[in-house]
Amino acid sequence: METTHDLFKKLKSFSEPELQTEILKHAKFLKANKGDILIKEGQYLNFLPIVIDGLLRVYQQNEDREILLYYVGPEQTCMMSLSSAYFDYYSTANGIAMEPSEILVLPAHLIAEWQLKYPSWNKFIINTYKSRYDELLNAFGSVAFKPIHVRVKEYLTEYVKNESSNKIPISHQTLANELGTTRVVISRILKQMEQEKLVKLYRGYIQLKV
Amino acid sequence: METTHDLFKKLKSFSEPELQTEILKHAKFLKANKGDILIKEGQYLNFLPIVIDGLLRVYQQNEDREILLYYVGPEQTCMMSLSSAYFDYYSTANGIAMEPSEILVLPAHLIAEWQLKYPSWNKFIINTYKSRYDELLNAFGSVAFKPIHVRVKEYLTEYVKNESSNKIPISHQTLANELGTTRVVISRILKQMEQEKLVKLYRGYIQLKV
DNA sequence: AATAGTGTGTATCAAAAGATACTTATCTCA
DNA sequence: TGAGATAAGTATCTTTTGATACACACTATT
Repeated sequence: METTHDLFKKLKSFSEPELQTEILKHAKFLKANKGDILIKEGQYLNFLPIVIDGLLRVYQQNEDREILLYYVGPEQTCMMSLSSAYFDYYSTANGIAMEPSEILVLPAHLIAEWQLKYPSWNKFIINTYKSRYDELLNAFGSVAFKPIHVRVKEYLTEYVKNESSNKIPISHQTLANELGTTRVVISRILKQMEQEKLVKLYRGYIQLKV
Repeated sequence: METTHDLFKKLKSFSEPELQTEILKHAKFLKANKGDILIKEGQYLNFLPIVIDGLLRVYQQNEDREILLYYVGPEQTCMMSLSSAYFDYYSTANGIAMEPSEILVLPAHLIAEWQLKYPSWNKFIINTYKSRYDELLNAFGSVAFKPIHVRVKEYLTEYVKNESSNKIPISHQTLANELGTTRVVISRILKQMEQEKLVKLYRGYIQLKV
């Protein structure tokens, strides 16, 4: 179990001592295994999950295809849950644990209450809205304007930039899911990129050159 | 000029008297003509515009094409401005007045201050984030998954649903801009729909049947 | 009436993306 | 080691979307 000390070392956003006390008073802790589905489209949520450790993947689904909305990492919460919890509305996306994750769970009604009491909480909420919105806007612009081969390139370079390793451990199928297309399309594009010496392809990972 | 009375008849979201006093104290009023560009991509905004009367169109641009993000009508504010003003960040979209509009303009720094003081203001802000996010998510899903002819149909039926007239006064070119494609594509689809007896086409407007 | 601007119809061609099907390689684990 | 699952390569075909070009109709203005 987390001690107070450890927890707020990780959740740096919540600096106010009173807020910390409140969180400890009301929060439950949840451990999710890799692959656990935490949020389903259409589901009503009356809680807000804040990731302590691990990674959640939030995506939309449409019959056979799916597309990534965003990841939720440590110190972050999920837009879907926030909207859903705040407005008593159902979720419009799915959330799944990508890694074994540890999650702090708060009752929904506290979101609004704390917003008026704790500036750092308010900032956290607004920050979540803003950054998720920006991400989505970005993705939207890409989908609307950029051909897939460009989106593939951007995905890979973005990944490498964040991880500072040029090996991206992802299968063609998974990459297709991230970008909302099909495996064959991705394989074709990657092969083309390999011929242009932009990448090297291996089973299970892609090495970005340049 | 607006009197207090008239103004808050229109801006029903701001119910608290103290908030109303504050708004009147700090707000400036702006009249925009049809076609006036109010927000440009890349621009820093240190104010928050709230529409009293009229309509703003917020869109993204990419070289030759553009795509609609959302409209801002009376009692609403613009997500771009909100993000931009709140976080001292530049706008990532463009805003143009579609009609002669009257706009209330507030200094950016008040957004955060009032959020802690006035629950109705806080609700307004959060509501803006949520509804804009939902709209965008919706649009994103459409662009990612739905072929254009479906998006055209949905645009038209959505329009009719809101306006309760089955005549949609829009040119093919403008419709193309709304959906992020080109005029020829739209004309082609509409002609096809006409042959399927779904619409009747006229110069400058489209009549939706069914 | 002449003209310019806008709106629409449509043909042709090209490119992008997706569907399907089959093959081969690699991994995992009983 | 052998079966099943997963990953990847590729060929073929179709559909969707976009680009370009041109014709024609309507509108507004002079």
